[in-house]
Amino acid sequence: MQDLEKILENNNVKPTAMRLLVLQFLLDKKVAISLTDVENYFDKSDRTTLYRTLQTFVKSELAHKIEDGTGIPKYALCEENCHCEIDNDLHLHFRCTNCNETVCITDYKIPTISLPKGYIAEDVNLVVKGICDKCSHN
Amino acid sequence: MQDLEKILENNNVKPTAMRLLVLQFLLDKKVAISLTDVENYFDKSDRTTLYRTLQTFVKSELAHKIEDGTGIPKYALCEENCHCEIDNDLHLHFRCTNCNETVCITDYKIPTISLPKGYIAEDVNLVVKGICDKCSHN
DNA sequence: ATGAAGAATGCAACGGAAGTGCATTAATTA
DNA sequence: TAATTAATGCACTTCCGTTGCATTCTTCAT
Repeated sequence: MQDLEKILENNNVKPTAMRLLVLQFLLDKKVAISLTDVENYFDKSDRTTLYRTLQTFVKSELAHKIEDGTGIPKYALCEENCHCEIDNDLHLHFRCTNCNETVCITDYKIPTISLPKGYIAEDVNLVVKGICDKCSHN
Repeated sequence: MQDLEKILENNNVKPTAMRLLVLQFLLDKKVAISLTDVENYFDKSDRTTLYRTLQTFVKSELAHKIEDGTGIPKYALCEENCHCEIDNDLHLHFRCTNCNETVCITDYKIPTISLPKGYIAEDVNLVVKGICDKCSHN
């Protein structure tokens, strides 16, 4: 549990109460989380604080922001030693159209993308939509 | 110019004035277009009509809808004989962080994605962010 | 040709979510 | 302990997508 504090401090984020709670929440939930998800979970807290907490996590490379095609940004904790670098850390995201959850498929890295001349890639975002493991078994 | 009517009719869309104009606009613009883009261009027309026009185009497989990571849906005309099918028609999209334009890179198809057991892919969305051809030359 | 049915359009309003400014509170440090 | 900085909470704005409903236009059968 004090691990949480260390995680934050390792990323130069001051461990406030709210940040610890949000971090815990992200750790528990195995899926990518929207601001609204967090807001609903922490009933008493202010949306703006949560909003900025997530921003802080992303900026300090503790979490990454996911655009899963819904238009609603989702957040998930980075893997160990992740710097969200192209060619190294980019994995794909899977959004289930049944349960509507988005998960990181970290075991499957994104293949190298070839681009026409003149195009410079800085970030790659790959979202697969379909039926997830859980839902395909029911 | 009457070609436009044929395009619509081939896709079972009645060629109304507004639809012809929007189709023309999509043809002219080489980049993916948001609802707001269309709205700004056709100053006199109603947002809802344009909204529904785009929906109609997507439903009739005349255009495809693009989530480019901005959260704002974009639209672009499909290629000839496109049915937006996985494995056949899916191409990648490139969003330039400089000019903020999103283009279809139709020449580069999306490589086959391998997924963990139990996951069923229905749609794949690949967005590369970076500097586009135009902007990298300046 | 005319009236009825259906499709397209236009207007107004709603709702969700991101984002910002500013005052307040908490924490840090000199 | 005072002063500076960071974090939080509240109110408000803005932006878009979306929907409901009334109105106009089109089509088609009588």
